[in-house]
Amino acid sequence: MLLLTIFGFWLHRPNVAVSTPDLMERLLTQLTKIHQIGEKASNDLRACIKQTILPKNEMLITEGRVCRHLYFMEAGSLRGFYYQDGKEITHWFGFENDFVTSFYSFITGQPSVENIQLMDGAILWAISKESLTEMMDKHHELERLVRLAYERYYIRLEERYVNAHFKTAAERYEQLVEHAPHIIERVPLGYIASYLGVSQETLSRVRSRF
Amino acid sequence: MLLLTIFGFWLHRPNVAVSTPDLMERLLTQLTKIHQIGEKASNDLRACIKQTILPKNEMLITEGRVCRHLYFMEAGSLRGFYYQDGKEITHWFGFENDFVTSFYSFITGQPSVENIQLMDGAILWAISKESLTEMMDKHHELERLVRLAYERYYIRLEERYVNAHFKTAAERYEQLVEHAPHIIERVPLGYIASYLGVSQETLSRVRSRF
DNA sequence: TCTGATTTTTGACTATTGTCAAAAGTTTAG
DNA sequence: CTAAACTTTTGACAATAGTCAAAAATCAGA
Repeated sequence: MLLLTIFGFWLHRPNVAVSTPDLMERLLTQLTKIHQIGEKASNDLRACIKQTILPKNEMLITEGRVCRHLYFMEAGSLRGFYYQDGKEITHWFGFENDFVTSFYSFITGQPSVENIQLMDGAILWAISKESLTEMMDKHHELERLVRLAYERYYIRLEERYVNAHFKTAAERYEQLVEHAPHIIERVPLGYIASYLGVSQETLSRVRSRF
Repeated sequence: MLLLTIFGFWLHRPNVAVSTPDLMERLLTQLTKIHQIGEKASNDLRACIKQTILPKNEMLITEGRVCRHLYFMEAGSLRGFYYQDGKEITHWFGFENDFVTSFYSFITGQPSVENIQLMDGAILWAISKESLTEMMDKHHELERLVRLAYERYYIRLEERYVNAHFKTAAERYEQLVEHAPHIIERVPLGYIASYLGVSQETLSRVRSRF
């Protein structure tokens, strides 16, 4: 079953060679943009990061289960959602070059309260919490890298919080069109509406009057 | 309460840094709850943390200016707000034992987009960004402490984001009553309404029907 | 303690958004 | 290429929240 789905995934990306180690370079390049790390740390990292390939619609993380890995997205798109009164609420999206996990679960070790589902086939690089902790123990510079990454993600979330909470649906949609057109292009309207906190009908009307 | 009484006395001597080193113990105790640190690191920290005392209504941070310090709140309460169409939008509160700063400005070095104002007189402990960076360079364990603190604050913000965005005003108010009654008790209704993203009148009505 | 200032509540009305249902448009798989 | 499945748009109406104005309650300083 896994083989078939991997194959299905390849069909849509015939020029992506899946198991060549040089692909991890993209992750390492991305890390370098956050903080420069030495040969030794980067080699140690390579040894404990594993590639994961998942097909469209697959669940990466499921509510109620503990999430023990942090993922880097090489390619693909996904969404985080949870259930409220039986309805799915999509609260964030992930794309290429994003680090993703069910953060609450990953950090606390408690069962995840959210689901993460692929919206496209994806190439991910995974590191376990144990390995990451070990890496940070061993290399101060990796602890720093993670600290700096947290700062970036915190600022992003803070901005998201303010926009979500204190702007109208129309403003939020325009913001999205300007700052994150890739979301508009690649994500079904229903998910975007949920993400913006309005009904799909309202979003459709907002959009129709530009 | 003892602290408040003592503090009422200080209110008449704002900006006078009282040299009471034993009070810093509260900060160090709080740090210990996040991550245990050694004598050397904790002594180095002591040397670069300064007490700041501010009276009610004073601005700790003003929009447009770069925020170069991180503060620990020994006592008092404050709010972060910004202007939207000439109106103040209060988006967070700080209380005893909280770490506060204009995070975006502190991290990026860009001018602050928010204001932070005391709602009560406060005792704060300040560390400059330069000192903090130096401390983290010197002590891996302090870098870890900060990394762990970020994790906590990220999770808090994530929860705040989901509540703010996907729950009704009534639900958010009840949540506040349950999870943060100190906010209800110590903060004027107008600020709470702004924080919850509803008009003061609506909040008053929500509250009147329990 | 009293008075003026501030904060909170209430009322009437308006604007915005949600819901349900159906039509139109788009994708996907055989 | 076509039919079925899914996504997006439109319409009618209901529910929710916002605005403005004024009254009531509370607080703070003289």
